[in-house]
Amino acid sequence: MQDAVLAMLAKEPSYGYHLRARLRRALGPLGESMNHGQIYVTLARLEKAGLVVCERSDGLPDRADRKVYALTPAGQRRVAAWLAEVGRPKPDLAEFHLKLVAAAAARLADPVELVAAQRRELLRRLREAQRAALAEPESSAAAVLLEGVMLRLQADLRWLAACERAWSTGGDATAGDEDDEVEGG
Amino acid sequence: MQDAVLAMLAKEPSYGYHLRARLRRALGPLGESMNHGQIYVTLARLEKAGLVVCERSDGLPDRADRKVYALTPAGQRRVAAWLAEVGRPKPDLAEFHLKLVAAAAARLADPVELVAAQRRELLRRLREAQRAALAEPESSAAAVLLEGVMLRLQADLRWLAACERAWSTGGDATAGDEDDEVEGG
DNA sequence: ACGGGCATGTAACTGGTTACATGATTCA
DNA sequence: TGAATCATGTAACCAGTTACATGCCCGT
Repeated sequence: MQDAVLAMLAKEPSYGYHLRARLRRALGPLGESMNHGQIYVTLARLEKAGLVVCERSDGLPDRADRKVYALTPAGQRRVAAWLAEVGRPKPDLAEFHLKLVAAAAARLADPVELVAAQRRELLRRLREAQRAALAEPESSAAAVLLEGVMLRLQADLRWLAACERAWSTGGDATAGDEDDEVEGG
Repeated sequence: MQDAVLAMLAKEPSYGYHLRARLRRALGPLGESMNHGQIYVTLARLEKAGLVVCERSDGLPDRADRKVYALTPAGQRRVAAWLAEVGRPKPDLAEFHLKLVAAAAARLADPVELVAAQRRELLRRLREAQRAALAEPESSAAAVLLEGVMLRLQADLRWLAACERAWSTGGDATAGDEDDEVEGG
């Protein structure tokens, strides 16, 4: 979030509402969930950290009380560093995976049923993304992002098939979760 | 995290160190990054929330000072709810996508170069995951998880190709990020 | 007069991260 | 004796979320 705001400010000094709007547009339908207050919290924290400064609506006193922020040299350095670093996407698979492990271990739920429910959800989302992609202009930023979302969903669906294979055959995949080594202390 | 710990406890009452070990094993190589103190923070918070209770190492007074936790009825309900709900994986693509948008808008970096760097990283990770998968027992939980990681990485690589197509041709994808509508206020 | 979009914030909460800090057991 | 592993925690911090709260301007 903070990096994203800083990067938006790298284009030009701007104010909170505008930054939020730009972010939302850049994210397309995925930006819906953004909270409106967040941007101001973020800007305040960035200012406290010395990465941005606020220069009150200079040059345009007619449309008052919009606080224009600009990057400090430190902020510019931070943006450059952010762009240079290659991000490590943390796998969200882990959550569903842990559900399977836990459900199998505690015999609380049928893994196959969990997989089926997850598949229904992924398919639902896939349709949703496809529909959303049609509403976006061809090869706009948002459309490209949605294509990524769809590719991921398809990958997850393939993974679900692998999960089903591994978990339906008598719980093969529980091997390695057992306490053989730890129990004794 | 909290849900994962609760779900582990659904199998049987246990203590922090053991829970942490089980989680790490369930996650395989992805569990490396888990902080050691985290589990205790989590357990304390769960206890404060009334989802678990601590029963001091009953039955085994020889091996002392291990605090055994068990689910409360409320905790059991929470686990059931967690298993029943279908999780919404938030797309991590957004971060890289925002980098592209910002880099193009501010002309700070070449989008094509960003894509190339990201591709190198994804390929590196893919090799890493393949190597790690070989070290895991066939169709163990960790191996299945790693397969999911690999499928995602491959999907992301395909997405990068789409990004390249969209961003290399004179910045087609910047359409929709411009301020046509907002500027006037 | 009122509703909706523009524009800004704050307080409280939640949850993960980091770093610090301790002590018992076991084996060489 | 000293190192490794087992085992537990705490304080401080950081960042995102929620809900609350305000006020201007514009068109009907």
